[in-house]
Amino acid sequence: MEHKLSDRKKKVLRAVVDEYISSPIPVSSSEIQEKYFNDISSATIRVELSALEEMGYLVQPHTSAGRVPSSIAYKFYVENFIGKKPLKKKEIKTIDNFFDKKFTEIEDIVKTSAKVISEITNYTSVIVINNINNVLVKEIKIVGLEPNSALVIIITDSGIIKDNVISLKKFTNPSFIRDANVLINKIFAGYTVGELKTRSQMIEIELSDFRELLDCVIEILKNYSNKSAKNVYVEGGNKMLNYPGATLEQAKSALNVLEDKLLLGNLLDDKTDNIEFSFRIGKDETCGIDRCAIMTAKYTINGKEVGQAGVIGPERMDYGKVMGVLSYLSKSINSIAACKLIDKGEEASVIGEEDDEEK
Amino acid sequence: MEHKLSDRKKKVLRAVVDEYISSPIPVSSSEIQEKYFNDISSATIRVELSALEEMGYLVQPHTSAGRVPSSIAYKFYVENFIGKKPLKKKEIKTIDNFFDKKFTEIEDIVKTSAKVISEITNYTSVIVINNINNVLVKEIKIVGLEPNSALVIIITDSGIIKDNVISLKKFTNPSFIRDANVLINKIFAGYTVGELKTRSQMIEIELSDFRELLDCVIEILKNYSNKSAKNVYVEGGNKMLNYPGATLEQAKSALNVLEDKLLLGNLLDDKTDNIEFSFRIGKDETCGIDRCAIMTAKYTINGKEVGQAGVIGPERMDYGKVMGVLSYLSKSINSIAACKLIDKGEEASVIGEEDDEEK
DNA sequence: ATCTAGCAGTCAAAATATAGGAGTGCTAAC
DNA sequence: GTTAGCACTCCTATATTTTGACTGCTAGAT
Repeated sequence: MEHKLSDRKKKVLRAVVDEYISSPIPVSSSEIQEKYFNDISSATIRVELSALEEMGYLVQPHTSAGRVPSSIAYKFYVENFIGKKPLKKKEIKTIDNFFDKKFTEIEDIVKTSAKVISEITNYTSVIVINNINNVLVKEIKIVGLEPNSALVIIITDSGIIKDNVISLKKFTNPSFIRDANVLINKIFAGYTVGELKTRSQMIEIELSDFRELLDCVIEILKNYSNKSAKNVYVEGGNKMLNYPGATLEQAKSALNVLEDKLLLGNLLDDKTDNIEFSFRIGKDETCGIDRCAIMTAKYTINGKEVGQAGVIGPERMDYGKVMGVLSYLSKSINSIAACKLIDKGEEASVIGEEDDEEK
Repeated sequence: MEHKLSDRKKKVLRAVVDEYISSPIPVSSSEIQEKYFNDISSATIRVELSALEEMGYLVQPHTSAGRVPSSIAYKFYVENFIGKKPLKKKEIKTIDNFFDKKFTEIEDIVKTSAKVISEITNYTSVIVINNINNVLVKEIKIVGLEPNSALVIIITDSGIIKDNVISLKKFTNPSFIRDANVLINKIFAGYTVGELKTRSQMIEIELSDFRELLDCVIEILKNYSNKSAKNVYVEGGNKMLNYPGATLEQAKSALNVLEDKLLLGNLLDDKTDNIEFSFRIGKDETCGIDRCAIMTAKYTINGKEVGQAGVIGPERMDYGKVMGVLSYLSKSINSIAACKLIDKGEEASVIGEEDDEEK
């Protein structure tokens, strides 16, 4: 597959993909000739098309039909022709509106982001949070509720975790709670979640009074750092139904994949480091959904990689726009994190900047 | 439409619906004759079918086809022939498994319930929480977080509300928080949410220091008692795709209705008091989804009506099973509420008991 | 060499035709 | 009131034809 494409072949290939993306019917030689070339005839283009088909970039649904791009063609197309498309004013406004509120939890930001992505692109969005291990625990608060239960609030440098009600055998009276707060913070505050998981083994204090509570907190921290279904957010799954040409059967199976959060998480989790955008397509080993493309971007908050956001759409999606949205959002998230979540003046890290390439 | 149906007509009607539910193809006179009657001939049944069609209970897709039940027929069928079908052992076990954990929030219970209903019935489930007004506020805790923000935890007699981070201009130092807790509880504890909404107007204390905080808490309470999208939970929306005979177009529009939480909430909210199960069907003014039936039940915790749970399925759904599940769940919820949420020994109220009627 | 006009050949999709059969409604007899 | 019997309707499935959009090829032009 390591053919070098001539410039004209590239132009023809791009034309086919562009055409097919703008309307999903097989593209004919004459159509390309009319819209993209005025120096050569359709017959010549037919020769090129033939060659491109030979090389595996194009497919013919049947002998007397036009050409349709293969997965390889989409891949080539994205890698060679597509850059971030700048967002429209209106879209930027929409995004900014979504983020114009206070966020206290990472979860909140992530959910909102997923919504925004789906809204703007009109595709399904998926976000995975990972690497909770690097999150710094600033403070832990224990609040007594009922006589035997307490709420554990963990304040980190990237948000607040407040979803943990624990129940203890010990009676949670005010003085117990007070002491517990002091103790717990002495032990936990100032470390990252990752450190605490190992640190927890070392804690062998014979303060058996607090042992139970301690175990609960450690358990909570462990839970949060595990990769699990909890850390995958999907939005706009129904948008999958809009792909033209999809049958009900396909739609159903696609939606089922979306239900399986764990699998989805793995789909997004790209092994190849240091790329801004990752891109999978079709029914190869990595992408579970037929005739779909996944485009993902890595997200960082305060320079820490916190997860990936991705869009699942039909192969013939508006790649430029998707890239644009993912990129813009990455900036938004950083600035929110910088201003509203945390009171540090640190420069927020933004994923690599690239120029738009639009003809 | 106020015809009185003869016993034989009833039997025929029931036969048609039963047949059509078990497999959705128009039912013919001979089919009924073979399976349900051995005393009369198909010709006689044809006469009855004709009459039932005349009365609006049956519809003929075309001249030379069998009969299909109309919405009216389903209504009659449910109201006259169907009672709770007892659940299978396995199903009961599934339900009990779902509920075999600790719940601290109503929201948790509701989400789990929605999951269970959808799982067991294989239809879409919707639950609406209402009447938060009657909930008793037992205690309110303010926890300082960052210098200018605090978490408001409201402990009620039906669970804990802990999703409110507020931000204040005032610096939230420990002594402020301490005083605030005392004051807030003096004002709020022991009242129901409904009372507090009116009561809030009366509070005119010149403790301007706490005024801001007070307003926040009142705002939170108001928010929670408003009927809003937040209080509608949908589970298993994709199950709608399984209805045989649905087109992709229909599926899409159905899923769109499910997205509109507010509309859904209104759909479930039945005005007619004092009925155990409510039932809507078809595309009349109340039910937004074509060819679908909605069956709902009212739920109570500690004798207070807390909301409705419902199932949205095709007209030809297994009504008996749905009733059975809704009814069993109502009991489960009560016992959970009684044992785990609250430490009262009060007898949990259960919605009316009715005998199964199964031939 | 490279391009291109023109034409024969292909094949899906749309349109049309035909046959088959399930089911009803009616009638006349029981 | 029932029912057997038959004519009639009209959906469904299948086969057949027509159409037209493309391509691939070839032979001549550039």
